[in-house]
Amino acid sequence: MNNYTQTIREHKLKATPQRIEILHTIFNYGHINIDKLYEEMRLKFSSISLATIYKNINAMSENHLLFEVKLPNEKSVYEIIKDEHAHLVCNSCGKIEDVKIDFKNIEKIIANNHQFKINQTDLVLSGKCNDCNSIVE
Amino acid sequence: MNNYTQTIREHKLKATPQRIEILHTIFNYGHINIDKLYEEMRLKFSSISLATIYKNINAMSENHLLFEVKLPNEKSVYEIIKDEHAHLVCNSCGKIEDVKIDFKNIEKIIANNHQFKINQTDLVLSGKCNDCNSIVE
DNA sequence: CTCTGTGCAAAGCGTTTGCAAACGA
DNA sequence: TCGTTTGCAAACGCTTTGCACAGAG
Repeated sequence: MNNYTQTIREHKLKATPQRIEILHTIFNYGHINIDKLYEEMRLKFSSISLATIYKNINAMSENHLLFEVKLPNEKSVYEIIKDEHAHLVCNSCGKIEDVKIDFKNIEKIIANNHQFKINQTDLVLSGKCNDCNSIVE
Repeated sequence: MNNYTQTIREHKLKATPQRIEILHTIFNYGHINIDKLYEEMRLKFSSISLATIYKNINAMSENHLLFEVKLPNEKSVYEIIKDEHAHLVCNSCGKIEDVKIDFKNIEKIIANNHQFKINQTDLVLSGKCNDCNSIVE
C-alpha cells in the first residue's frame, strides 16, 4: 500500500489506480490543469475518460485532498493541499511557484478593521520570473 | 455627455447606451456577475442579448476598463478598475467588500526572495462577515 | 459615410450526467 | 457481496461566432 492509497482512503474515497496516478501526476507537476492532466493520464491509462478525470478532481476537491487555484487569464490548476502559501505565476513561461507566506498578519489587520472572520486566503502574484526577465529580445 | 461616455471613449470604444448602462449597473453593485448584470440590463433594454453583454464585458476588460474577480466556489464578478485593493467575500450572504491595502510590502519581500517582477496581485479573503456572524442559529 | 456595435441564431467548448459493466474493500 | 468507480455517449450550460441591420462618430 503506497502513500497515495493511504491518503485517498483517509479522505474517505476508494483508492483506484486512476486516482493514485492522478495524485502522482499532480505531485510531479506541482500544479496542473485539466488538459495536461488528461494528456498525462492517457499515457498510463489509454482508455481513461475525461469524465473520470472530472469526477475524480471534483471528488478529491470536495474531500479536501485537492485545491483549485484560479489564475488570471488562464485555466485553473490543481494542487495537492498542503500548508498555506501564495502563488507566483510567470506570464511568460507559465511557471508557477509556491511561496511560503504567513497570512496571519494580513488577515488580522483586515479581520479587525472589517469585523470579518476569515477562513480562506487566496493570493496570486503574476509577473515575470527571473529566467524570462533575463532573455534579451 | 456623461461620465461614462467619456470613460468609454478614453478606452477607445464607442459609447453606446448599452455600454453606459453596463458601467452604471456595475458601479451601483460594486461587483456583479454576468447573470445578475443581464437581469438588470433587461430592465432597461428589454431586447438586449446575452451576446452583447459578453462582447461588451470582454471588450471593456481587454481595454482595461473592467476587471474580472475570480472567486473560490462562485462565478466571477466584474468591477470597474480602480486603485489596487483586496476582496473580502462573505460565504454566507455573498457580500463582497473592497479592502484598501498596500501590496508593496508583500510584493517587495516576495519579489526579492524569488527574483520575480510582479505586475499584478490578486488577493481574495473568504469568510463570514459581521452581520452573518451575529445571526444565532 | 464608415466603421463599430447590436441582436439573433447557431456553433463551440468545457463540464456534468445517466447507465451498464468493472472493481475496491 | 455491496457500494463505488469507470468509460462511454449524450446532455447541459456558458461563451463565442457569423451575419444583417442599426447606430456612433
